[in-house]
Amino acid sequence: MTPPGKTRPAKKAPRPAAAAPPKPSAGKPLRPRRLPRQSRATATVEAILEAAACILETGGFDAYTTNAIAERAGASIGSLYQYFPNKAALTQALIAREDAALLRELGKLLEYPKGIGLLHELVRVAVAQQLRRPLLARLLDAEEARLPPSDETERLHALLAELFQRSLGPALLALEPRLPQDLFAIIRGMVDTAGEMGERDDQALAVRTERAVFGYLASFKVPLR
Amino acid sequence: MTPPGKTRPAKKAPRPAAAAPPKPSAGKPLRPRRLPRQSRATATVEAILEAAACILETGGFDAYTTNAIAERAGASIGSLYQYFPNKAALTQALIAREDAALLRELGKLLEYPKGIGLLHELVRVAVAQQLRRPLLARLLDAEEARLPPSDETERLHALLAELFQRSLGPALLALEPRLPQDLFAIIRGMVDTAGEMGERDDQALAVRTERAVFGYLASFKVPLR
DNA sequence: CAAATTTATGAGCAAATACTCACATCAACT
DNA sequence: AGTTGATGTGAGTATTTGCTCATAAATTTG
Repeated sequence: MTPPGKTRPAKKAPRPAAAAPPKPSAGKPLRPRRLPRQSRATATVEAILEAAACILETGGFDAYTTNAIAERAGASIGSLYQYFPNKAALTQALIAREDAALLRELGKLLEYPKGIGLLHELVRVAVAQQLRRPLLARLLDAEEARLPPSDETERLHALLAELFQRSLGPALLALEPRLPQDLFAIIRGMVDTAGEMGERDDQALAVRTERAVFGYLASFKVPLR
Repeated sequence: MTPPGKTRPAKKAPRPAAAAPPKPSAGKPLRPRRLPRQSRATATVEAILEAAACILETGGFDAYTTNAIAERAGASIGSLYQYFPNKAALTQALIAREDAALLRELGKLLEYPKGIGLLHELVRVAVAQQLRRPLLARLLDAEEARLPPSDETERLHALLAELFQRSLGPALLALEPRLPQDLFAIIRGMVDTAGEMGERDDQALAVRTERAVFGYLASFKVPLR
């Protein structure tokens, strides 16, 4: 996911529809894509998303083609395009899916009491999330940075800001406004790198990540509450 | 660049040559690609590499096509394929180019006296390098993680290990073998994220990155020399 | 049951892509 | 000047890619 803050513009327009003789019946200029209403439809959508994630993390962007995704999902290419208007939308849905998972986990922390203990929990959640599929997380992060922010992304930023506020209090944040960004960066850097190196021990990694996070905080010589 | 440590396997075979009638003269099964010998040739190669970097960082992997790269470089597609046997080789050359630049800068630090001052310099060099083209750095990092390690990469790892050894001494490293990896991860995470957020002030970022690095070190409660 | 709606299929199309090759141009040398 | 090899060119080729659409199957509804 993207760090809390602003984002960047999009890049490329989708390919225009192929030149074809006008249809006799259709009045709608652009058919709205279908939303899954039956259970098998949502199953198809999930299979497609999972296949996309799988292909991306094992084969990179080169292997990330719509036909390959549909095949891996055990669905037809037509089914894919019934739920995603184009390839970019699929990628965005993938990002939204990962964001939503993190959002869910972080949301639980809102019931946690304020204070520094909250930050410990925050680290653990972030580590666990990013370590689940490290390669996928990295690729999606890079892609997310070049896309307009989705609803999920925005909500995530807001939640993170709130949680940092509750963990650190306003004093520290006034002292260093970029503190959330930096803590986030430290966590992401540590976990991405660990994942890249094949590390799989959440516990050990979480301990070291906390060291880094709290070491950075301690450098401000401000008492944590 | 990749963090110091092991790497991952490659992925895809290049497309086989098009089915064609056997050439009358050629005895060599695969023509070796040309090395630039005249100055204009090296200029072409550099233009192609720069164009590739430019396209990758502004358009992502979608826009990263050989034809587009050649056009942006002001060269013909034929010229591109005279110096790079295929697209993957171009990407590897791009990575090697960035690694070489970092290698050059870090190499200078070998003349620096041992001790903690060296780590300060190391941070500054790494920050400057990664902040020069943050988006490009991130994309290449991600790609490098999925490629077999090049010579440049290996030399870079060796040099980094040596510099960390000189900065920290053996005691700390024995205490936490993953220290180099972690420090590297913190630096990369901070700088990548800052670049993603549009931060451009090397100085301020270097200060915060040092806080993070030395904060992590301080958490070990071992006196630094 | 039938009618209506949702879901799934996959051959196939236009465009794009990686890459080749026969040829033109340039530079260095005698 | 002429020879030689390095360099540059870009139309063209086989393949791939994103995506459509006519049609069929499954499910829900009346």
